[in-house]
Amino acid sequence: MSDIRLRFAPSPTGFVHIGSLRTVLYNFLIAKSLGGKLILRIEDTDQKREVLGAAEHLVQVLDWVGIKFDEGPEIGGSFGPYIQSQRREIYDQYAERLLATGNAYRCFCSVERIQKLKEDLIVNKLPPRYDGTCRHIDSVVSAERAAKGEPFTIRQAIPTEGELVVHDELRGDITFKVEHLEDHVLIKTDGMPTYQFANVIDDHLMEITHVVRGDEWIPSFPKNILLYRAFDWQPPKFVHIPLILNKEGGKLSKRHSDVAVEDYKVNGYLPEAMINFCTLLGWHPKGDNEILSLPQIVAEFNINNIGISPAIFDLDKLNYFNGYYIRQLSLEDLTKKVKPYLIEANLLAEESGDLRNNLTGDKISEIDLQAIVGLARDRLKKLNEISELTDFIFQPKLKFEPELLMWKNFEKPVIVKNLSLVQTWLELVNESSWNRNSLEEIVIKHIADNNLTVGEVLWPMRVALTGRKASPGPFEVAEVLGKKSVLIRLHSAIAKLS
RNA sequence: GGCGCUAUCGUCUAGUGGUUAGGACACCAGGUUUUCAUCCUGGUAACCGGAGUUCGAUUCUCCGUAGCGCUACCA
Repeated sequence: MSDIRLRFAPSPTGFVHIGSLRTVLYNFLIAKSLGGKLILRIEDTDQKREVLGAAEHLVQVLDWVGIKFDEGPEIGGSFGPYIQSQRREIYDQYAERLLATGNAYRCFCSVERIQKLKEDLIVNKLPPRYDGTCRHIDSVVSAERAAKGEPFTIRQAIPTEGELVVHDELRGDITFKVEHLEDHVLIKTDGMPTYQFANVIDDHLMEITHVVRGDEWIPSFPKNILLYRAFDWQPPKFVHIPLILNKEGGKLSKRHSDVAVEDYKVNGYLPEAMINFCTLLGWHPKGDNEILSLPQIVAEFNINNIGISPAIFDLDKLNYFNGYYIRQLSLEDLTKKVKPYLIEANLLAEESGDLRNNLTGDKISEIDLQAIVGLARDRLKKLNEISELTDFIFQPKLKFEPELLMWKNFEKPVIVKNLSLVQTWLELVNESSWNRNSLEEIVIKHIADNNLTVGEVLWPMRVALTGRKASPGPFEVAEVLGKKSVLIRLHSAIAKLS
């Protein structure tokens, strides 16, 4: 076992952002492709944003797509606790060390003073940075003021001049001027650490080897490195992955689009599609085949193939993948997945294991239901489309405009005559031959014998059975509907035209 | 404003100091003996701009430009 260790460190905000999914995914892929471990650490140091149960929920959602952790709050591990709010003493201890070595200092400035300070700086077109007032307070005085109960934060003492070169695995060296860096807060007034602090401490203590995070963290990257240096620790490798943008090229936010992974799940996206699609947002296999399962991706994944330009989330392509994976499902499997949507749409009811058409009350066997689902399989992009695609099967009485039955510019009497012909042909078909192939054979033969065109018969037949401009073919629908329903539907279509 | 990241078809991307710049989605056309979908075949479509290096730059360098990110006691 290698000692490669990666972590996913979300703050528990209640739902799983699609960008977070991609971040864990890449962490997972790098960890697994290197034979390493993936650790879950909950960064709940902002108590204002804390959402109860969010961590458990997150694990469930990630489990759904096939991402499992090797260590974390629920699974445990020898580097716990894995929840930052339970690690306060640890942070305090290291903050003290920084204070002692002069790499940090207590800041007694009020929030109001700093806010005012920054506003003034902005007005004067200067970078809004903390001015370092408290940096010069004598350490003895500082300790006394703290002892007296005066509220304070602890800030990182950034060197005042020089350049800092940090190394990103994807982009190479990035140079920052140290004077552009702020003495940011490490420990807040409430005693909680900020992300900047807790993150570095925990990554070190948990022996993380690769930090894979969104590139919105690049600006704080040099400050993190400075912290490692202040402790004289060896920093891990850093991989900053590009952001995912919305169609307009802006940040993917909850306001403008569906960013919650759980929403995709609810709407009937398959985990295989989500994974396949998200992986391709910034990574590409060597070959041309883009249809890849999670194990295949793990086998082929390589850090060096990760792209560094931001990617736009293209729903069309996700839909394509989802449709593809739906088509690969067995009818049995697909039926199982789709059943809840039919029940929710009130088309289907399930009582003590028995299924019935909720609109007619008729019983439906599992096999019948599979046949119905089979009509929709090639047309499904999302599982939740099942009801609109099959409701005409469930409906006892179809509602549609009579004009829909008309084929091209054929006259109404012709259509009526053709429908009547179909009716008489089908009445003679035995129940035992009532399947799509026989029906097609029989009807096509009659059409030829009567010197009719296919369209003038099949179009009205199909509309009579489905009430739809677009639908599955007439024979497969007829098979699923059964002889009795088919004859009733043909009859009522003819009645519509009379 | 400051700092930083990024830049190949509409989108995701491959790729090279000399290529017919490749694939996927989307789109268009044709086929699969009615429609829709599936499936098959074909097609339209790209190297941000300007300098420099070079015999030759989409590729290397610099400068612009644009997009995005950060600029919190949020992560």
